[in-house]
Amino acid sequence: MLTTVEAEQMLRSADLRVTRPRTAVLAAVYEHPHADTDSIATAVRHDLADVSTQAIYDVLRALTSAGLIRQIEPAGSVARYESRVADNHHHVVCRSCGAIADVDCATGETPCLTASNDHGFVIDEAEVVYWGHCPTCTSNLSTT
Amino acid sequence: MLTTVEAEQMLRSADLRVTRPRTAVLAAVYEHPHADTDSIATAVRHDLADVSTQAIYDVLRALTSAGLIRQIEPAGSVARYESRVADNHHHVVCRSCGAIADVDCATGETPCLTASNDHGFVIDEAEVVYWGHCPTCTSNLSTT
DNA sequence: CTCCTTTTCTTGACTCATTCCAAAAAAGAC
DNA sequence: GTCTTTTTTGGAATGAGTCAAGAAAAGGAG
Repeated sequence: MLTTVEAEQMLRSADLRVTRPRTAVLAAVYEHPHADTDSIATAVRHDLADVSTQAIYDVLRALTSAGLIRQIEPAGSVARYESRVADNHHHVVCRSCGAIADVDCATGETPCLTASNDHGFVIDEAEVVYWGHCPTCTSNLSTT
Repeated sequence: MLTTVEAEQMLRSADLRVTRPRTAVLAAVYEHPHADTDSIATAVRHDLADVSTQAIYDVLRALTSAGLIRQIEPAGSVARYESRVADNHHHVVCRSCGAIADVDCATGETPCLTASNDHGFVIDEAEVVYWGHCPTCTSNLSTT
């Protein structure tokens, strides 16, 4: 949870104007981790009716580029947003239902940032996605 | 490169019917690693005019589910295909131009397949994407 | 080689996340 | 309170990818 006051402080410290759509979107992302744009829009409109879809998109982009939230985009999924930004963590994605869970980095702070051959690329981030099946889908598969 | 005969053998051994669109698509993926659907369509039509876009999509999906090619989908990019399927390798993606290069797995065969806390998920693959800037974009940035 | 069944390819319409644009509204500064 | 800048709105557009039905071609049996 995130209070309105906290959300406003975060926006101000990121040099973003404080608007109701922004505080609402920020709070929604904190309450619904890994939610897609549509779910966020629904959650936002629960508190604050009449927010345009475009505003949601704009705000999500503004918050993302300000570093207040993070966008993730597993293959085959639409864009999703989460509030954990400071730490270096990864995700497990269920191949069957698309559920996403957080996974803390096993080997420390910035771990896998070492490619065997970087082809001259200057690498600044290593993103890890674990693919598998969530507990629910695993049991559904075995009982079928 | 991949000869027509080799492509046909691969299709047969995967229990797929041999058709000209399929051999052409398979060859195109071998010739253009990390190409998107549109580039593959262009390449295919270079050899074999009049292949519908739909056929390209269908064939790519058939080849992917047969395990002959692999689909990758870095965030912000459309689906791309590559021919390296047997080995466990990863990718570096340029944040600026979207270029993709292969990176062999640093720590062996199936390395990072160990999440610190799997939340009960049954994990079968760990996908790693390194983000950074390719040599060309790095030098462009520094000279600007 | 010819016929039949099954799979694949074509054509065209359609979905849906996301983006673009110009005008109206709200924030923050003075 | 007024002004300037930034946001939000509303509507239309883009574009990758999908769906559906009929036509065509591949593989196998006789």
